Amino acid sequence: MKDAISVLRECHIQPTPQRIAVVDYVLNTRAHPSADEVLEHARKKCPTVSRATVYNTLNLMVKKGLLKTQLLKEGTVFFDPNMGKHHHFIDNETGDIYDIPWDHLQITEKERLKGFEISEYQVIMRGRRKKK
Amino acid sequence: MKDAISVLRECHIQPTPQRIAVVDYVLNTRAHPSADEVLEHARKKCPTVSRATVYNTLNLMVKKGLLKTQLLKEGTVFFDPNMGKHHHFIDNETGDIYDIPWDHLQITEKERLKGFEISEYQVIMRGRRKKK
DNA sequence: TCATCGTATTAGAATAAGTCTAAAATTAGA
DNA sequence: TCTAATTTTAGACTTATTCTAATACGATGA
Ligand SMILES: [Mn+2]
Ligand SMILES: [Mn+2]
Ligand SMILES: [Zn+2]
Ligand SMILES: [Zn+2]
Repeated sequence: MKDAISVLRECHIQPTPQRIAVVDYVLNTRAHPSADEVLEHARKKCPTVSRATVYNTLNLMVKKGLLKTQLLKEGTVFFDPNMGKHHHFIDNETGDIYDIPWDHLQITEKERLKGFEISEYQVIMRGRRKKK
Repeated sequence: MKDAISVLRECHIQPTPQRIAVVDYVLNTRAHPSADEVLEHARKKCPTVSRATVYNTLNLMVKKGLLKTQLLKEGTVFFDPNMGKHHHFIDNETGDIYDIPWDHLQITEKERLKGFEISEYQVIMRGRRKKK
């Protein structure tokens, strides 16, 4: 459970009630919320927060290295508080997004990828989560 | 070099001049064009084709299994005529998208991904193409 | 305590990708 | 050639996101 105020202070971002509400939700979820989902949750703690401030705060957090964006579905960006390397699985039926731990897969370069300087990569998997 | 008219006939899609222009470009490129890029190229062969028809045709091609959509950059969908399994590399500086052959990487499940029924997956890599 | 000034927030306008609509054009078939 | 079905089209609409410019806030120092 990360403390929003401390995190903001450490990043030299003024902790306003709006930012606290955003950070408190988005850094303490294991989901991959869209901006609209963040807005919805942040309003529980700070009912007046605006959409613009949510976008401002999320974009600032990405710039400060507190969040990553993920392109997993058409039409919206998802914000990911899990900053460690990991892969993703998307359930095609429910739309649910799951984190797959980095060490559960091993990627080996069988043919040298000459000319490509890879700075990051991940595996994106789609399918369905087996019901229990 | 695929023949647009034959491809359309095989898929039971009426080959109109507009569709021929779209198919002729998108099935014979190794790029990953956006709808707007397809429109631009299709207009060279059929100058009157509309944006709506380009979208209609591309979506129809996806439904018929002639194209796949790829989510590789924020804000736009890219259409991929390479229907075989492959991975992608995106040059962060130029935005260029490269296909990486399937057998150049080997993905091994080190930890069994219990409960996930994977129907498709790919590795998405980002970085920069080395000059030269 | 108050005034000041830079920072933050806001509503709503603007943008841009993509879809929808309904009228006009084209096509296939009798 | 006539007709009905299919296709195309311009432009309206939707939706995610960014921009704008006016307002509110808040730390600071007199
Ligand atoms: Mn592609
Ligand atoms: Mn958009
Ligand atoms: Zn994640
Ligand atoms: Zn490809």
